[in-house]
Amino acid sequence: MGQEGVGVDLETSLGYLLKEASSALRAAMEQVLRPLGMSVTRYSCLELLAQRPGLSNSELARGAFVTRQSMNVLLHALEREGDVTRPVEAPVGKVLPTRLTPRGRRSLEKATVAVRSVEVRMLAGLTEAEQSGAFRILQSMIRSLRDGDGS
Amino acid sequence: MGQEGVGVDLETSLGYLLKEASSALRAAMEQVLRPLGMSVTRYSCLELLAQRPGLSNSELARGAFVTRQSMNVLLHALEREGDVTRPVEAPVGKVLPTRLTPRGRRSLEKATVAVRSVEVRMLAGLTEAEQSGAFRILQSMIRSLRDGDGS
DNA sequence: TGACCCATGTCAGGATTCTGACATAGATTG
DNA sequence: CAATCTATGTCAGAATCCTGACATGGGTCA
Repeated sequence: MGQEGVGVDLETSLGYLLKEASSALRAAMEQVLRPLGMSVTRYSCLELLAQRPGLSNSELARGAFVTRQSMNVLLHALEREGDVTRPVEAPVGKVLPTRLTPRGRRSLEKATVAVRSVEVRMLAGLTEAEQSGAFRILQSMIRSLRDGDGS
Repeated sequence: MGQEGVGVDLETSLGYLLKEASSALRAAMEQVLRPLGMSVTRYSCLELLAQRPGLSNSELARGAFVTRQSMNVLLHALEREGDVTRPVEAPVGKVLPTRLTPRGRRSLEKATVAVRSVEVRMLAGLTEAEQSGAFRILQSMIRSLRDGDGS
């Protein structure tokens, strides 16, 4: 294996470490979600809807970090399986507010405990102060990155 | 806009914040890399090779967080464009060590300054202590997540 | 009121990535 | 030494995602 211990600049890059952590988190989530027949994006969508009922397709897409098109096909699948409901026509404008069904709420509950366990494991070696510190630091990074993107 | 300020649990989730930061970082990198005709994965591959010459296809794939197959097609493109070289046959085993050409090194330099500026911007509002704190925290998260993955 | 601009939902096409599988090389273990 | 295990490179197919585009609804502002 190429595990030479040569000190490398990538190992000191916070950006690389951020991607590494995010990748590890996603892998861990996929692992615990797979036995439940659920993907990360599907879980994210359900969780979003549980906390903010009536979200639109576009809002769900932004919240789950996918495109509107991808979220659209997912919503159709969720609707077909009876996890969510959408009005046949928009009550106002073109926005179709989506809501969880009792069935969707149940499948979400099982997934939530699985994901919660992953998050607990991730925060295992961290003190309370470190967790709130990480919180502020990540928020600062996000704000700084979004500032200069010409939006 | 659905920007209701309703306090939501997702906003308090470190996992969600992690994904948000990683997504913002990737978007910022794509934005500064696009004018140079370079993608994030391509930059990652070149940067990896600059710091660890002779890396194999599989090692590059792991380092850039893609599959071996994706890295393989990227390497073929990089070789065709003259940014990297690979021996026609493996000197030992099946591993084909990859190396940067002078041309590849030049295109990497331009990309590096662009990416460096993004990282600087990301760390703008953070003190030195906060940066090293983030470093330790992220490493702890990665370690904790990798521990219980049945590898 | 009408023109303009932004956001939404949706469609089609293409590009990218992943999943699954195979044969082979090297290390490991008995 | 032989068998097993792990890792590599590669192939083919499928699934996923994105880019580009369109028509429509709503808000803004003259």
